[in-house]
Amino acid sequence: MNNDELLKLENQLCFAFYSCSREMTKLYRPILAELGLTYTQYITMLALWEQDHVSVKELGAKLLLDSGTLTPLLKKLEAMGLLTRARDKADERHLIVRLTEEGAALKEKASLVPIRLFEGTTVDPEEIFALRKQVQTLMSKISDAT
Amino acid sequence: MNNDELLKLENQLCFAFYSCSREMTKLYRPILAELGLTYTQYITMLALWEQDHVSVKELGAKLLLDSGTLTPLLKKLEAMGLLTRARDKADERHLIVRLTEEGAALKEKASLVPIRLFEGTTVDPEEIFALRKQVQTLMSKISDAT
DNA sequence: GCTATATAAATTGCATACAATTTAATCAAA
DNA sequence: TTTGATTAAATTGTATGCAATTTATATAGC
Repeated sequence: MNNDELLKLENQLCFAFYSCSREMTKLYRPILAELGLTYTQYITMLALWEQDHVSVKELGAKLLLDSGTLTPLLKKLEAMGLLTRARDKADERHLIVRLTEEGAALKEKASLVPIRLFEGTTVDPEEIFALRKQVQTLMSKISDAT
Repeated sequence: MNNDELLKLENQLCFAFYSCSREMTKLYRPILAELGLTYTQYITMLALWEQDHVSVKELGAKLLLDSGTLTPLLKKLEAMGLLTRARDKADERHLIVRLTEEGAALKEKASLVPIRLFEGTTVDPEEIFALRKQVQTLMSKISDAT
């Protein structure tokens, strides 16, 4: 590939991911709005529904986000009544996040989100599964390097 | 797939894209820093190296960004001396972006970026090509819906 | 020509991302 | 055990994204 080809926007894998990620977020937006959540708030809740009672550090490791992003996000979710934030008695450096009853209950409603997401599109479930696997493989190769 | 499986973070295609996109941006960061560019500034320059002398509207269509994001970004690149912004004489509503000599010249240096990106990783060029195609296919299916 | 409509940027406000620094708490080594 | 290093969150500052509104310009009907 020559220089011009190499630098074309449409030949950049990163741009494909970057733009696809944002388009998918747009697909989520109206659906998540019914739950009163933004996309980042949603994946944070997904992580907590999977494992409750975790520190900001652990949550950050799952979501690949640091305290700079998580602290204000968690404060917002706390203000919304979906979770509580409290220091770990055993080690006051850790802040433990716990779902409230309301936060745990929201999972019920949320279970419809993945089903509704690709309604109205021609996206094939098999395609989603295969693609996700490949992206995750790439991710791990990239993470190894950084 | 049951409810629990359906809502697991690792089963979300969106999260795979979202996290992979951000990890790739982290790969770019040190390389682009040598050019004095952020990732968004870089893809904007890619678009301009491909086609100079475009309106904010046209640029936004390529990058899938609106004036809310582009206006401050372009002002920054203008301040850096890489481009100029001027109203179209024929239609003052349009603001035309043009590369400066310096901006055009930066393409030379930038041509090394895609080559250096996956150095130090085990990512296969064939893999990149195939994956990009699939992501772009998905993108178009999603765009059709929105 | 005059006005209603449409269009393009810019602006405003809110929600991320993330590097770098600060603060508070814990651990470790002499 | 005392102090230097380490760790976890929070904070600060900068750069996006994007919805909604505003401003300026152009166009379409009449």
